[in-house]
Order: sequence, then C-alpha cells, then structure tokens
Amino acid sequence: MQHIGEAAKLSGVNIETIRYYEREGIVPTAERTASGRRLYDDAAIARLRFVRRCRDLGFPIADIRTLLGLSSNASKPCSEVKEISQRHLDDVRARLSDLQNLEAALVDLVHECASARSECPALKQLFAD
Amino acid sequence: MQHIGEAAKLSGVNIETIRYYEREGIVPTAERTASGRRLYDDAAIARLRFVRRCRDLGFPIADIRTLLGLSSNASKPCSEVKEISQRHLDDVRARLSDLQNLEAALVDLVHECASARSECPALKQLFAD
DNA sequence: ATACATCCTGTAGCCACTACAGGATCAACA
DNA sequence: TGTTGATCCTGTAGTGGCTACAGGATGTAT
Repeated sequence: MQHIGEAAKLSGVNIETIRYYEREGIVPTAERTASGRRLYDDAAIARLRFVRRCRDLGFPIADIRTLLGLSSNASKPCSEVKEISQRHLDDVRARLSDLQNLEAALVDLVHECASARSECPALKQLFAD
Repeated sequence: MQHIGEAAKLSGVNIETIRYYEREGIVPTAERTASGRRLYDDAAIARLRFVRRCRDLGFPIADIRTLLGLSSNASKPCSEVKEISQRHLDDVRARLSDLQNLEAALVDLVHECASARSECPALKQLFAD
C-alpha cells in the first residue's frame, strides 16, 4: 500500500491529478489511513496508469470512464473497445488533416513576410476584405 | 456603421465572441448609439476579421494582441511578424509530429483489438505494468 | 398595440487539469 | 522532547477561448 506521492511516481499521474480523478469519480475513492491519508494498492495504481496511458493516447475522460467500465466487466468486450478507439483515431486523423492545412497556410504567411519591406504583406493580407 | 449582428456576419466572428474580445481588451471598445448599442465602422470590422483569420491560423490571443499592436504601428515591422509566425509554425509542426505519433499508436491499439477474443488485448496492454 | 428581432449585462459552464493558501501529520535527528 | 522538513489534507481559483444562458431593454414592422 502506497501513499499518494509514491502512487504518483509509480503511475506517472501527478498528485493533484490523482485527487482530481477521485473527486470526479473517474477512479474509485482511495482507502485512507487513520489520519486521513490516501492509500493505493497495486490495482489502484494500475488503474491510474491505465488512465494516464489513455490520456497519453488522447482519449477524452468520457471515453476513459467507459473503458474503465469495460475493463472491470468480466467479458471485456473487445468490439466496444475497438469502436471507441476507432472513433478516436478518426478524430485524431481529422485533427491531423486540419493541422496540415494550417501548416501549409502558415508556411505561405511566413513566405509573404520573407523580405522586410516597408509595409508587411502578411499583415496586409490578414486585413484585406 | 453596423450593429453587432451585422459586424458579426461581415467579420465572421460571432456576437458573443465580439463582446468577449472587447471585454478582454483585444479590440478597442466599440462606439455606442444613444440607447447603448454597439456600432462598428469598416476599420473595426476589418480588425475583427483580422482577429478571426489569425485565430483560424491558430495564433493564440497573446500573439494576436502583439500583431494588432504591430499593425497599428506606422512602420509595421515585418521582421517581428515573421518571427511570431515562425514561432507559431514551429509550434504547429511540433503538435503535428505529436499527433502523428499518436495516430501510429492508435493504429497499433486498434490492430490489437482486431479479433474479438475473450479478453481484450488492448485493455490488457493498457493495464500492464 | 403587439409581436418579434435584436441588443444589453452578468454569470456560469466547457475541458482537463494546475496552482496556490492555509493547515495537519509524519519521520528523522539532536 | 523539540524541531525541522517532507508529505499530506481540503478548498478554491485560474488556465484558454470561447459558448450558453437568464432576464431585461430597445427597435422595427404591421
């Protein structure tokens, strides 16, 4: 059984975030010592690590709630996990495509500005009708 | 001189956001009619359009404040505009690279889950030590 | 006179944390 | 036993950039 600081180190979730997850009911309330300090067993730490990995993969908290629900389900239905992951992947790809367009537009903007003439062509363009 | 609704249409910034920009001092306070309604001239609308375009390009508000400052500066120093844009472009490229890594990791995850066996390999992996 | 559109202010909510303030408890050492 | 310093607690406010009301005033058309 570990205190919150050690649980944070082992899971890679920082202390304030662990308390936030508990407050929001993303993870169950931790056990407490007589003096009120939180205690984490291996399963609790694994759960925190799971949440961190999902966050690292960009899953929103709502999805992680569902995934945690599925993982405590005996049947652990793979198809639902796959569906959630696929939906998230689609979302990531959409953002990727947006960012690529953005990058191209910014490259253009920087090129506009390549020579330091009297009036900035980039600003002029952004101000045009 | 246009009312806020028309200014919103012409600039592409929605009404609530225009008021937010004014409240935050991102754009100057609008003129008012006798009854207190905001009024926008062409320059004010151009400013709003400028802000929207910068936001579409992903510039943070702090950068937009600076860009607006530079644009009202007679010399309109192109080198500073370029510097800000280049910094933002670097940032976008970093995010792009992160998202690409994310995409690859998600593709792996979905592949893990390709077959619906008894225990979900994706969940197992996310829970592993 | 009435209906409806448009505007106003002010406040709260979104997401997922992060950063305190102000206080309690614990372990180690003199 | 006293003290230091690390760790913990709760509760609240801030982040960015809006967005969504509530509740009311004003404007325009019939």
